[in-house]
Amino acid sequence: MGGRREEILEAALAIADERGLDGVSMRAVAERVGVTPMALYRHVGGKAELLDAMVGHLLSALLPPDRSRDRQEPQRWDERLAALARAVRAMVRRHPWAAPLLFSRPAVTPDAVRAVDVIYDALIEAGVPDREVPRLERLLSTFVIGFAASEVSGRFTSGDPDPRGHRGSHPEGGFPAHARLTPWLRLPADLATEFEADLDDVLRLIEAAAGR
Amino acid sequence: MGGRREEILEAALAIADERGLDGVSMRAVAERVGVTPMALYRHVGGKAELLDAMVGHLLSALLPPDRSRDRQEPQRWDERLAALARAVRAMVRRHPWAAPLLFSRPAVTPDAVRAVDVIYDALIEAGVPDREVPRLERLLSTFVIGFAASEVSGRFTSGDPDPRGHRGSHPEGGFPAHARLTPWLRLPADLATEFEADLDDVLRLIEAAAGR
DNA sequence: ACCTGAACACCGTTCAAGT
DNA sequence: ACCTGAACACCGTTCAAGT
Repeated sequence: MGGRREEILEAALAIADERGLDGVSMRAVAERVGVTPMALYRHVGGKAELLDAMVGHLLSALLPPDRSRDRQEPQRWDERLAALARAVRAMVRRHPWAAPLLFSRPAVTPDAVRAVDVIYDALIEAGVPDREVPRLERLLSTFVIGFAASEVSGRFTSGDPDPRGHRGSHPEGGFPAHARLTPWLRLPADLATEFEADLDDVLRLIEAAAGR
Repeated sequence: MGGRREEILEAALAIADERGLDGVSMRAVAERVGVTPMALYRHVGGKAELLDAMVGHLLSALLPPDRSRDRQEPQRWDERLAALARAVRAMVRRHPWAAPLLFSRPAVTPDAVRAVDVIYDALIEAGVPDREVPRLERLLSTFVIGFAASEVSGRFTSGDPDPRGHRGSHPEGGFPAHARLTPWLRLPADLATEFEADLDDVLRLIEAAAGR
């Protein structure tokens, strides 16, 4: 059905995956579709709307289809939250351009609200007081998106190897805690393990909030 | 002292505060300094370096000057971490354009490393095993920057009032947890309170990691 | 040493015009 | 209904030239 719009969206997603978010210009998308840039404006409102649609497309694949949900739903609340968190991280790793967009646009599309509803449901089952559920949903999602964004943007790859030339002078001089921790400062090659440990801690935090 | 470079940096910061990050173009900065765009390239390497310098400027004001640190340092570890977290949130609220930059650039400048060192020091004092300190620093900073970024970018202002036209059909239909939580879905006007509650939870998480 | 003019290869978007 | 051409008001950056 509205084939043209889907075609535009596919082109934009392909360009973002290949060349990053900066590569997604109306002109580049138009060229890939085989049309002049102005022709796009019949089908998408403008660039902002196109970016929204791109995020929406990713979010729609985040959860299993509605049908299979209430049928099985086998896991405990914490396993359901962990699974969703891992899915978000995997999505951002596959499509790093999505990270900044996830932070800037509120979750108003049906798919986004559906994901939030899954989290609410798990938090309720965990025993979190209704009053506290929205806050803990925001805490959890902030952490998960923040971790994934940091990972793909390179914020975690600072450590001390210092890729930029921040001319030596002090290897650790003036930073006593860094000096003491030198054996542990190398960034773990396996951020998946760190993500799991963090997730575990945050799920315990939720458990603590439930038993209060 | 390289007056010209400082002048350029001041101009860029002023424009960012007034018109947002998109307003910061080499051409706009040059015009404010009273020079042609190409003259800037003598003093800053390019736009990326200018953006780095802008973040660096904010970070340099985040901590009290080095002198006063080891003299007093009156508070407990958790109060020190909370104070730093509040300072980051206040900084991002005052300069919302900094939020995306904080996520994309690693903390390699001396000021950034100094802030990380303060966190390391507090975590050590809390009793966190050395091995776990860097992970928990990343967990804490990810949450703090993520919260501030979400707040200023409007990610938290989704709730349900739905500012965009996502044509009704279901007020809560199909979202059972949302339905149950309706009384609690309105976004708290006071995000400071939510930030404090989150911070409290995360500091307890650290305490738990310390006693393991 | 510091700055300028002109140019290159781009942007998003509007508007009148075509079929 | 859908698309195009030309234009407007922008970008970052390079390069040769000026003082």
